[in-house]
Amino acid sequence: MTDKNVISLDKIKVACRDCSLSTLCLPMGLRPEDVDRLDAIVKRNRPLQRGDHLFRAGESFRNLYVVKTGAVKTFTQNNDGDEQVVGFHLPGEVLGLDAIQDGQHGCSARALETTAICELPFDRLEDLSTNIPSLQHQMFRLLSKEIGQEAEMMALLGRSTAEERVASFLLSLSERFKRRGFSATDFFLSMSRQEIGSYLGLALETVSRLFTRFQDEHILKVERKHVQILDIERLQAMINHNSNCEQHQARPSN
Amino acid sequence: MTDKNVISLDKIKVACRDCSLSTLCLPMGLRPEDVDRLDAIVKRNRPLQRGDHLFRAGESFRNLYVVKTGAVKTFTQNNDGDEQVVGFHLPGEVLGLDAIQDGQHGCSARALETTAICELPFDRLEDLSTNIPSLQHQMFRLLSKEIGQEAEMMALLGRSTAEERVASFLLSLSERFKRRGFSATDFFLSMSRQEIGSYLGLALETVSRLFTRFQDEHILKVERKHVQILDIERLQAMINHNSNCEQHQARPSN
DNA sequence: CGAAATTATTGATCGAGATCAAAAATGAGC
DNA sequence: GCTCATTTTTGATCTCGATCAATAATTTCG
Repeated sequence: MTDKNVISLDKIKVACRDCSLSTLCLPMGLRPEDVDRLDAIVKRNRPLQRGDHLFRAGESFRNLYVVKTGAVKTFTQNNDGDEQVVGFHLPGEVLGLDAIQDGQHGCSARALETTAICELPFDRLEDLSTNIPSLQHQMFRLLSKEIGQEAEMMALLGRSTAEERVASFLLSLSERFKRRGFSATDFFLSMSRQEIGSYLGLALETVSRLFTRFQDEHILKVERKHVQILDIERLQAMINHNSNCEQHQARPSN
Repeated sequence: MTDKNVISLDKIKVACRDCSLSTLCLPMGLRPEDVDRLDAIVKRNRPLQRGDHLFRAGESFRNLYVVKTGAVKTFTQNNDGDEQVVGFHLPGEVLGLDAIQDGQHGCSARALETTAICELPFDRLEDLSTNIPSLQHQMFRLLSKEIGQEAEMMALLGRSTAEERVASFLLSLSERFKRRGFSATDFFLSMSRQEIGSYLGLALETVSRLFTRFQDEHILKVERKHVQILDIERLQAMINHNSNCEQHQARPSN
């Protein structure tokens, strides 16, 4: 019993060089000796439980965080007091990037399930980046990727229908799970309908209704948090040529 | 005549150390000698005319661009063929940050009016950043700021009403003009109602109607592209406590 | 300058999705 | 196990903003 615990703790504290996420995470593209230098500044604390805060909006910024296992949501508080989800973060994804700017977290982060985190003191990461050009490059890429993804999300929220948003959300999860070695078509949602709706700019009822409709249309099988994608092409078609696609006939739009 | 032209060209080619934008732009926080090293890699080409492309989606990424005078919009092409505006860029603001990731521009950029641009070869900027820690730091801050701003925009698009979006847009422009030494309450919009609508996820008619309504309510004076903010507090109030603000009573939301 | 094209305004109608409401399913605590 | 709280589903209704349509104001260009 005790032995098993030790083993599982060891598993959590696996070094970057042995981590299955190294191709998704910061070590990507680094030479082995540089990965070790990065590894030396990484702190690995005990896992968060569902609902635990990783950081809160307004707290001063010290670290970047990488999800190792589990899932995290980031959100801001509305002036009405209720929360607006701004992101879901899966293993290998980095949190806190928006806080570099003014040394203060602009959003809060909470674990959606039991979650292991790698903690990277940003000042040490900056020092290391000066000395390891490929790490600096990787940092730039990481930040740039976040910008590109957020711009895509803005486009989604600015234009798309509820159907497209939900399809897009499911496909995004599917791809991300796939890259992490999980099934692309059979997974569990760690967030509620409420949280999905908040993220997509929809009412939770709309999310629920679309899940039901996709199920009726044999695109999905949804049972509570368990989602199976039965027809991924149909989902992709929804986000590609939305509405009636008249051939290249530019319309006034939006 | 010829003399005047020479002078105006000189004005455009002002060095970073003499540029009025240096506190907004990359040189911010750099030592004078480092500003000069940065200056040495900046290219300053002839101004763009209204409608000229700075870059197009899909083109390979070589440079970051800083707006010096004028204004630029960035946009993606919808699958229907019509454009989705993803950003408006004023003097001192940097474009192309999303392209670092995969070496390819994810959106197109066009001048909204006659616009002068500083061009920064990214590979040289990266080299310089390795050698100038404060430049690396400034680059991280720049990228982080973009992430934070886009997250705010996502929140706006995900939750707000048309009224809040337009108010938010006007206040954003107002602040940005102010920081650049222009009037915060009296300015010209360089973009069309269509473009504003596309950016805010609204129909152009909705934007027009809200301008009219704000004018009727003596919050604005709008005459075509010329906007005067008469009651900035009312605009701020719109985005702060939207809807009826019951004291801290958390509601299901969205 | 006047004609054509573009952009903005204003009005009328419609619909996607929010909101309200209630029931059903699931999970948590005792 | 049972009770209470939370989450999800489903239905009914309403509203904000899209869309359609026409006019008006500007700009462009021969």
